[in-house]
Amino acid sequence: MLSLDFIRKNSDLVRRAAELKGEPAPVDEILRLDKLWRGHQRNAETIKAEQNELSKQFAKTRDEALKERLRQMADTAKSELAVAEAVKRELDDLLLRVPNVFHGSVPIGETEAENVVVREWGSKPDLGFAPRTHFDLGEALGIMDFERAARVSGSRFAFLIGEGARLERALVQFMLDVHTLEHGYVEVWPPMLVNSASMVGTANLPKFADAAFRVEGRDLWLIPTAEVPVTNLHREEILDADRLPLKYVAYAPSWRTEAGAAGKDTRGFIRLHQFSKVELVKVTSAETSLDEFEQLTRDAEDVLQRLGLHYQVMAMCTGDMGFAQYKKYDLNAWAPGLDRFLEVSSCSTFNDFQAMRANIRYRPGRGTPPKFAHTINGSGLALPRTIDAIIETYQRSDGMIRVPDVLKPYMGGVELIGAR
RNA sequence: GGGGAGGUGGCUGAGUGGCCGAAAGCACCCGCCUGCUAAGCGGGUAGGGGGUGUAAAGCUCCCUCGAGGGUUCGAAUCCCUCCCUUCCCGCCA
Repeated sequence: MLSLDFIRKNSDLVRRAAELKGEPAPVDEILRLDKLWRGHQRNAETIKAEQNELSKQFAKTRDEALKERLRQMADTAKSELAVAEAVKRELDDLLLRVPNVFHGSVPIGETEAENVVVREWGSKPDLGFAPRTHFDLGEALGIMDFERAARVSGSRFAFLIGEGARLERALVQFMLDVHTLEHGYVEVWPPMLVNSASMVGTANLPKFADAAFRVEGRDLWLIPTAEVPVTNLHREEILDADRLPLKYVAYAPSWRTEAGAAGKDTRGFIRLHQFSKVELVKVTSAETSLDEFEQLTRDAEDVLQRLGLHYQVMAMCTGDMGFAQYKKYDLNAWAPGLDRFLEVSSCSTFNDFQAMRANIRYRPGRGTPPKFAHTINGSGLALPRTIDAIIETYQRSDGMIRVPDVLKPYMGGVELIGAR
């Protein structure tokens, strides 16, 4: 969230940022409630101060008339405070609904058409034959099964079977190894159900309740991404500055309702209610967050390069970047069979927007007051679409799939999927 | 699931109605002292918010001892509810 103080001092900036993001921002209502709250707060405090003073007197004098007066003061203070608190609750709720501002380098635009490709790696492979889609190949090879998944669970679920399941496990292992052994991230195995406070911390609540699955009768949500538990790992903490940046990598399934995605990507292993993801999360100081964000993006790209997948890095424009993000890149991998790019990673930096919600702070130096940390995350990478890109890029004209070199050590001797 | 114990500052931990936002120790910071190190001596160090400062500093007030409610002129301290931790028993991958 943005601090009340920041909104007071930069109301025009906040209004303008929200407009460019295409998000509503109740700035005027916030400023109105702020005045109201402070008025009542002040009244309550003034009475309280006097009451505290007189109460000390009473302890000595035991004067009955004073006692009666104190009783009345306590009542007045209490009711005044109750009003202040009610207004403050309303105010806090609105604050959670104000979108983040964005960095000066973010392209201004309304739709994805105005996103900007900042770099590309590799090129579209020429397979020498008409490439088939991953679902066509996957079903033919018996490594993907959507029909049975629909019977077992419903639409937007999938089975991976045999070498398909093995490929997924190999990718997870490979990615975790790259990030822990070579990029310096600490591996985390997080809870996959989280409470509402954590969902608020990462800004998945209150605005995006529809996007997540909730456990009936409990204050628990299936994580829409490992970002939620891992970013909240240090909620309500004050961290030592010399421990920063914290770098975590977590493998976890992600669950999403895909509300509002009706009709989109209904075919194939692309948009599912459950999918695996290896997630990168950093907690940094304010000074280093932009550099750390760029590096995290490079760390995710490294995985694509090692897999030999053609991809582009897309800077999201204001209208497409989202409520909480301060700056965001998507990594899109080329899928020859689908003849389009697939979003396999989304890397974002949030400034202190999430840290304020989750109350994650650090102390810049001895004896200095704590500051809110900056949080960053990105997929490194999301599994299904990476699998799609691999299958479609490494397919042979006979319908079998070569295993990328870097995955061979993880595939238990399988070098060609479908050969067995 | 049943029963016991407990949740206090960066950490350990004392505190059962006002003298307590809180003893003591550890850690850390500043200064003194010793030719260096260690030791020693003195001082400092919770968070949030309101008001006043252009801002920082400062000053001042309010709130916070797991969370919420209650009793009381006054609550870390008494009462109720909830959450969490831990131990014993039961169950279980």
